[in-house]
Amino acid sequence: MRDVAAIAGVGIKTVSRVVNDEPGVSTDLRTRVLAAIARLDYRQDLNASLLRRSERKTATIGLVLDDISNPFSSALARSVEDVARKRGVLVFAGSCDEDPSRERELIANFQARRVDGLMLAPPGGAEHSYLLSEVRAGTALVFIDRPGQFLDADSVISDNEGGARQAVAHLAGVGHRRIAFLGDALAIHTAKARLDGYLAELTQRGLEIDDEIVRSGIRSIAQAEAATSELLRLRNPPTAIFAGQNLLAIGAVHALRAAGLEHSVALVGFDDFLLADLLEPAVTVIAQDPAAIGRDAADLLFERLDGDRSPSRHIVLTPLLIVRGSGEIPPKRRLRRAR
Amino acid sequence: MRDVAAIAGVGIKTVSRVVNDEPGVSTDLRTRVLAAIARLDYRQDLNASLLRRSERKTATIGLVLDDISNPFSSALARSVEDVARKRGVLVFAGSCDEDPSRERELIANFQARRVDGLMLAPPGGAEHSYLLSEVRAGTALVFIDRPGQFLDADSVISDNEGGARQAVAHLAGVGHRRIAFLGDALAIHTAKARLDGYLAELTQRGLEIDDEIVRSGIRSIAQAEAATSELLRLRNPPTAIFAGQNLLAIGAVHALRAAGLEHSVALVGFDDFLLADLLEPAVTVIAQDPAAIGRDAADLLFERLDGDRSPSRHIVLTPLLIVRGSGEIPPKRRLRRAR
DNA sequence: GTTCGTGCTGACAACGTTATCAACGGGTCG
DNA sequence: CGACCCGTTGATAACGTTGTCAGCACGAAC
Repeated sequence: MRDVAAIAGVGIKTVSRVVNDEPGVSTDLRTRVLAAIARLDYRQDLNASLLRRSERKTATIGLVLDDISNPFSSALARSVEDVARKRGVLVFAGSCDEDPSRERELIANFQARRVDGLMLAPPGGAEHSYLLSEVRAGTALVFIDRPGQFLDADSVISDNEGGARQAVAHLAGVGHRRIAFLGDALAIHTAKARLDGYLAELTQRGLEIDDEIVRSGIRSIAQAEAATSELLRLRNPPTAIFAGQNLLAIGAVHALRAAGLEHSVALVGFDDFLLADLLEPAVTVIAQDPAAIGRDAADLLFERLDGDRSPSRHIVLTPLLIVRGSGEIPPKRRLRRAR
Repeated sequence: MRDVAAIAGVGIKTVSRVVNDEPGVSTDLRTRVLAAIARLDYRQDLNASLLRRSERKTATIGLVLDDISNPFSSALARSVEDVARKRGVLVFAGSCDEDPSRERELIANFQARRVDGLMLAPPGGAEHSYLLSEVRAGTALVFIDRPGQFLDADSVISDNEGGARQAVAHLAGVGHRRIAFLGDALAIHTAKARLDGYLAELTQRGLEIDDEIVRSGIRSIAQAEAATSELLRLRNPPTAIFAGQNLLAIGAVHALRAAGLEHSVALVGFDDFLLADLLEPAVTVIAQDPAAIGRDAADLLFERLDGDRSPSRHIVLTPLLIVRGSGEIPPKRRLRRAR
C-alpha cells in the first residue's frame, strides 16, 4: 500500500479511500492510484483491514457438520454458501464425525479467526454452555438440524418426532402391526426424537412395543445391513421397517435384497436420497429439505448479524412423506423367515 | 491481551510467550498468566497474530469446486479437510457452478484473506494466467480433477481418456458396435477428455462414429434423461450408452426405465455413485476415487507450503472398472424402438 | 478584506499481535 | 572483586490497514 501511494504520489490514506470506494477523492488522484494499483498488482489485505475497522466483522462464518461428504450435509452446506456469497461472506466448513471434542476443536479454530457467526449441527453428547461467553461477546449462533444443549440460541430443525410418527402411521395404515426401528445413537438428538416419535405413534395406536425389533446405535450402511439381516432372521420377524436415516435405509435395502424380501417387507426411510425412486421397489421416505434448513438458518444468522436482538427463534420444518412403493407393501400373513 | 497482562501483573510480551508456549517464562509467571487468561476468557486473535508473524501464513486454504453438493465434490472436500486438519489448517470451500467469473470472484475473496494455498477444480472455459502473480508471490496452487489453462502448476487428475477407453472397450468386448455418448460441455476438460477417449477407442476398433448418438453439453439428470429418451427413439438406436458422469448415468437409468429398456440397452457410467449396485440391473461404472484425489492434492499442496520448489508434478489416478451388470448386457439383434 | 464553509488530502494513532533488543538479577570464573 | 554469561522480563516498533483530525485551497458571503 505504501508502494502504491509512493508511485501514485499520494498519501496512503488516499489509496485506502480509493480501494474502499470512499467518496471525496478527485478523479485525477483516483485514476493515478488505480494505475499504480494495477501496475503493482496490489491486493488489499482483508485481514489487516478488518482488524482496524470499527465494526469488528471478518465476513466469515463457521459451519460445523457431522460429515460434509454425507449428501444431507453437503446439500445443506451448499445452500448456506449461496446465502453467504450474496453478502460477500466466506464459509469455513468442518466435519466433526459425531465427536464432541472435534466440535470444540473446530469451534476453537473458528473463534481464533474471529468468525462473525457459527452454524452448528451438534454431535451427540455435546454440551454448549461453553459457547455462552462467545455469544455474549457478539458471535451469532444458529443450531442446525439438531438443538444445542444448555444454551439458548436460534435453531432450524426438522420435526423429527412428527416425521417419525408420520412414517409409523403410514405403515400402520397399510396394516402393519409389527414395525421395526433402526436408528443412530440415542445421544444424537435427531435419532432420539425419531425413536420417540416411533414409540409415541405405536403407543397411540395401541400397537405392541417389542425391544427386540428396536435397534439403536447404528451408524453405517454396513451396520444397518447387519442389523436388518438379524431382524429378518428372528423367530417373529417384523413385517415393516422404519429406517431413521438415509444411510440406514440404504443398508436395509441391501439386507432385504440379500434375503429376497424386498417385495415382502415394507420399508420407510427418514431422509430422501438420490435414486430412492429407481430402486425396485422404490423407497418411500420422509423427506427433509436440507437446502431449506441451510437457507433458513443462514438467513437467521445474518439477521442476527444485522443487529436483530429479539428472543431466540426456533424454526421447525415439517418433513414430507413421499410415497414410492416400499412403504405400501402390505403385511404378509405368514412370513417365511429369511434364509 | 493488555487486560490479561495487567491482571497478571506482567508485560504483554510475557502473555504472548505463554499463549504461544514459548520457552523462557518462569513457572510462577506462567501460572499467573494462565489464571488471568482463564479469568478473562481471553482468546488469541489469530488474524492479528498472523499479521505480525514473520512467516506470512494464515493457516487457511481455499478450495474451489464445481458444486459441493455433488457427491463427488463433497467426498473430495472431506478428504482435503482431513489432511488440513492434521496441520491445524482451515478450509474455505466454494462452489462455482461451472462459471469462470464465479471462480475468479471466489479466488479474489480467498486471496483477499491471504490463504496460503489454493485447490482449484477449474470450470470449463476458465483461464488461469491471472494467477501467475499470486503463485510467484508464494501462494501454493494445485489443480484438482481438471488441469489449469495457461499456467503451469501441480495437478491431481484421473485418467479420463483412459477411463473412457476402458468403458468403450468393455462394451465393445460384450459385442456392442453402436455405443452412444453422453457428456457435459466440451469446454470442461474432463468432458472433453472422456469424449476423446470414447472416439479414440471406437476408431482403434474400427467402429463407426455417428454424431447422431454423441451428445455433449448435458449437465443435469433431467437433461440426461431427455437426451437418452431421444437416443432410444432414433430410427437406429444405440445398443449401449456410455454416460460420462455420475448424474448423467442416473438420468440415463431414468430414461431406460421409462422406456422399459433397462435390460436391453447396456450402460456404463463414469464415476461411481451410491446405490449403483442396488439398481436393477446394477450399474457398471468406471469409478474414480474422489477421496484419493483430495488427499493426494492436499498432500502435494502442503509439501509446496513446506518449501518444495521442484518442478510441477502431475499425478494421474487410474479409474477402476466396476462390473455390475448393466455394462454386460449383450446387444439385441433387432431392437424395438422405444415407445 | 475578513470570515466562513466546503471539498480534498495526508499525518498520525490505533487495531491485537509478535520480533527485537535492552535491561535486570544472579551465578560462575579467573 | 570484577568481568562475563545466562535466563528472565518488558518497552517499543512493526505488520497492513482505517478512523480521526487538522490543514490547505478555493470560492461565496458579508
